[in-house]
Amino acid sequence: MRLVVADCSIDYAGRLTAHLPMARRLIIVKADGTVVVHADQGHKALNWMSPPCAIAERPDGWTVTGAKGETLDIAIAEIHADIAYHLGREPGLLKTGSEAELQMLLAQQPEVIEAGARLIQREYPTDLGPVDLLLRSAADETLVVEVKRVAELAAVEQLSRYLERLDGLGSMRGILVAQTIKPQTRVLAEARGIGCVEVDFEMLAGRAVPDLTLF
Amino acid sequence: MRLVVADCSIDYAGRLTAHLPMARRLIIVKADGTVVVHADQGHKALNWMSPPCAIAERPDGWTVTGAKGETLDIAIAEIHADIAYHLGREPGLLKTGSEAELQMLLAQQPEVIEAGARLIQREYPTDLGPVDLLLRSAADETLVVEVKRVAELAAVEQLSRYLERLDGLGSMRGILVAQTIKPQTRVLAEARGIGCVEVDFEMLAGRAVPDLTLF
DNA sequence: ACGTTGAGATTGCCG
DNA sequence: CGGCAATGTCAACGT
Repeated sequence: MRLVVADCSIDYAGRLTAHLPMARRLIIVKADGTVVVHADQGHKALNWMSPPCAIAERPDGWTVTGAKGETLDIAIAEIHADIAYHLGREPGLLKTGSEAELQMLLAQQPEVIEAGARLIQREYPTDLGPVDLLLRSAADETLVVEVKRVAELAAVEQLSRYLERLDGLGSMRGILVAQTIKPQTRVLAEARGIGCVEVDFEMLAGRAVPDLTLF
Repeated sequence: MRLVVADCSIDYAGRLTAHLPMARRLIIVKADGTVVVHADQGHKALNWMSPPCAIAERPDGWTVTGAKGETLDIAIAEIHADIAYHLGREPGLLKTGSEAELQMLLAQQPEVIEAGARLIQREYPTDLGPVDLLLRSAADETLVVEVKRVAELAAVEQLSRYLERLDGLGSMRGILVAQTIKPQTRVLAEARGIGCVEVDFEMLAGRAVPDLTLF
């Protein structure tokens, strides 16, 4: 990893074009070839180029060319630091609390969605894409469940498409399950006869393994 | 901007939780208080904390606490570098080629969408949100145009909502205009009687100002 | 390889 | 301040 602090102006040309006026910035060249430009604010890079890319270095700046012909032109007025470190391999990030995990927890305890509900299948395939959860209600209806962390309008439409596609498989209801359901989303869902259930991830995760933790 | 190269393991707890095993990484503390952790691959940060946040520094590591109670725990085994630079203010990024610019160019030359079409209005307001472009066709139909850089299924749904909402304003057709229209999107659009037009940004931009450039 | 979906999404806009 | 949509989205996963 090479760290360069320099006064520079930058032009990117690819799917879009972007320009950065002259200012002092941090330029990082990573071991995998990635070039990243950071300002002193925010966690996102101002500009970058992903490998594979070629770096042509001149006294007055760099031209970085990407695989699809994108270019990152860095005009350098003055270099204030240019240092390198060896970092080694990154073991990688482990995440929990994702939508995939929420779906798994709901599959293990479908009664949280509706009393008496039993799991038929997770990721039930349709030709419009997989239905997150397919349940059987206490009254023997098919429950088509869409799981989101945050449910917005598009989730209602996605679920509506599934319901339309599965129409004819007997008595059926759609249910939107999310940690957060936005107000307008709730309105549209209810207008279409789709149920709304808000769930708490911590609570689900806590209830998921009571047999293991309580003894 | 403070740059720290250190062997560290990291735990984040917020909306989700994430863990990074011990490895050598770059930790950046920016002037605005942002803390960012980078590996030697990729342009995105492994972990970060946005300001306002509080950094508690101990010999064995840092605990960074965010405004909503999220924590970033950085356990430090060894520090290999710890240097600081003053970068100053970032003038900011200027982009061209965005969807907004595409929409503007199409408003200036609606005949690219369909021969004989004239502009009625840009950003025509409805209570479901603004219609990108409203045109009048050569045959005096109203053309409801949705502009996207990349058109996916949701764009068809969005346009369908507008068409449903505007129903009754006379003869009407929906048209999806994008630099890229995905295959399934095209299928759904045509099934609903919505037209599909792919346009090239460079070509549009080139045709937009012939009077200025050709003189 | 291609297509689809999720993201600590973030960020910016407009009401 | 909340809702909504764009992003050089990227990255992961399934067909």
